Amino acid sequence: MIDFKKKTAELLNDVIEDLQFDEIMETIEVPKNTEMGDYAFPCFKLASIFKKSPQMIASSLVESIDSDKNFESIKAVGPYINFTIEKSILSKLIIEEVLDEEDQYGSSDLGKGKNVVVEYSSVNIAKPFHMGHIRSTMIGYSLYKIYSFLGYNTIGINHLGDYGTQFGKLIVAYKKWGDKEAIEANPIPELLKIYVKFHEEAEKDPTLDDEARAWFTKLENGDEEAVRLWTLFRKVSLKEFEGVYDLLGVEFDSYAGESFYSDMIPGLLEEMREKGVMTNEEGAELVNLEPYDMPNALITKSDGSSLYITRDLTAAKYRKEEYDFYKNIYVVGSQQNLHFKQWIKIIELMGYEWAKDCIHVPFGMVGLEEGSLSTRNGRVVFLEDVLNKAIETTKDIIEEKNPDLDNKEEVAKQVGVGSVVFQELSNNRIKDYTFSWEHTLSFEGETGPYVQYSHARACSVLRNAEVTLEDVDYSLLNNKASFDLIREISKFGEVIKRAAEKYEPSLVTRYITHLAQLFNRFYHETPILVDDEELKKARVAVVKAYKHVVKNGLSLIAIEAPEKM
RNA sequence: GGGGCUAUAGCUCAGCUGGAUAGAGCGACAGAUUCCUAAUCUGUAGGCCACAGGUUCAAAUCCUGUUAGCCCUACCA
Repeated sequence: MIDFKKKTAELLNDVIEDLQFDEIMETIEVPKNTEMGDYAFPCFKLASIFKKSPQMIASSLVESIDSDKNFESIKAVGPYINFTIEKSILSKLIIEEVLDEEDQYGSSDLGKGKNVVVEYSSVNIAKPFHMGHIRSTMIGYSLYKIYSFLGYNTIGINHLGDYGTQFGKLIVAYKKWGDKEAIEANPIPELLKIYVKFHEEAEKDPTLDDEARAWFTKLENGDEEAVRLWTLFRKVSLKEFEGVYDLLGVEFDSYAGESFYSDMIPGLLEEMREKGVMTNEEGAELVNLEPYDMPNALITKSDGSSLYITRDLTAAKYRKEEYDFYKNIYVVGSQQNLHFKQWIKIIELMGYEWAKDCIHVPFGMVGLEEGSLSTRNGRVVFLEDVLNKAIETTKDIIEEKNPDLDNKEEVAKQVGVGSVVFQELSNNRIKDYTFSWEHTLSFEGETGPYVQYSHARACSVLRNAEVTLEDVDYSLLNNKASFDLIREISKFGEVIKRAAEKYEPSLVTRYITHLAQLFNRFYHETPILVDDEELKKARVAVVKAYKHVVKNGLSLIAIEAPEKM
């Protein structure tokens, strides 16, 4: 594939003596409006060197640039020099590349031989899977897919919240008010019920909190009863979560949660004491982070038990040893920014250079119109309910618009779940958002179904096409709609790399949304299955290329692409 | 008190390392279906880019301050 930007820079380099090639490459930009061309060179910087107006520089430079077969036109427009690539050359290159690579188009071997750990979802056991949990789950899983597509060996970890004082609370609550049969029949709601009751009672009787802490300490020390109950809670919870993960199509390579690192904590503490990074204060141990403008980090409580941060430190060290990661990514809410800054600094203080490879990828909060999501106050929207409702709504629409469709159930699931996931991955992850049923169940405009529908339409055209794509004459593609689409297709690979660099799946979501808009425009104003065989071939080739790209894009944000809907 | 994030159209949001008239979708209004799926497309209206300074040939974008909202700030996670 020809690098047209480089070609542009070479042409400019021949006529500009005062700038280095690299400087020219950096200055070249892509015009906002595609009608202006494919690349533009602003002449402002040269103005101070030549002591002439940028407009004059642009027009005089253009005259001395040699014409080149790759460019349709090179024009001075005000202070810019605009380069427009020869359309038939670009069309042929792009489309043939897509048709050749198909589901690998846009992929890369950038990450060959490098391991990337991605921690995502990380739900708390014994608590319901609510709407807020979709964020880490989908952002993380999408990053997992994006990094894999770029050739990295990726390891997805569900760092289950299966340890800590909350389990002491649950044990106390269970022993006081629990009902084994009810919990086995209906685990999460029952566990939640007694957990909520615990908090109500603890308000009146604070000694319950002490009791809970004591039970967690017993759990950490391997007390038989504590371990038996904890195992039960974990088992029944996991079983229920699996249903949601199945629905979302999300997978993990490891379910090593917080408890997994329990045995390794003493070793870590010993190491920290030896390295002298901790100080002892009234029985509790902490790391002084004041020199780094952070609050001190408490590592062990005065009763000797561990905290969240202790387990994250242990897990990071374990992952380095086990996976020798190139990057160790944590998809966790922005409330924990300080927590991550603290422990990554501690890793650094312990002398591990790989501290810099530990990356916290934060995201904003999900709220409800009535206020913030709160399990204890009953302000909860269960994720499974949202998914099921979206599937139901999709079924209704199918019955209305396409009642003869085969496997309606499967398609309804793909489209319904896809719409929820798509919405989740649409905005910059750092933004907070308010959940709304109306917004989630709307399937028009910039939505998952919109993009999926464009894919289904492309598939439909291809089914009816009856052509073989040999010796396609790409110069026949001369309308703006087709060229805008082809040009956008060519950007796919860069978008994925950028999404990986920025840890931002929404870049992929927005890209395919825009691509679908361009396809729909093209589809509408360009008859594809025309009598002229040559013209038909060229246009079908565009449709086929689009189909592959949009499908690859959807796959990277973990959304299915049904062929009919 | 200290720190972090956010602020762009009535609503939900894009706007890349500063560059050519600030873009989408929803909602509103006006249109398009003898033709490949109307979950679609076309058009119109709608903006002191929170506010005030600064840097620059050039600022929604960078810097400083102010305001508002959310989050964090040692024995929860």
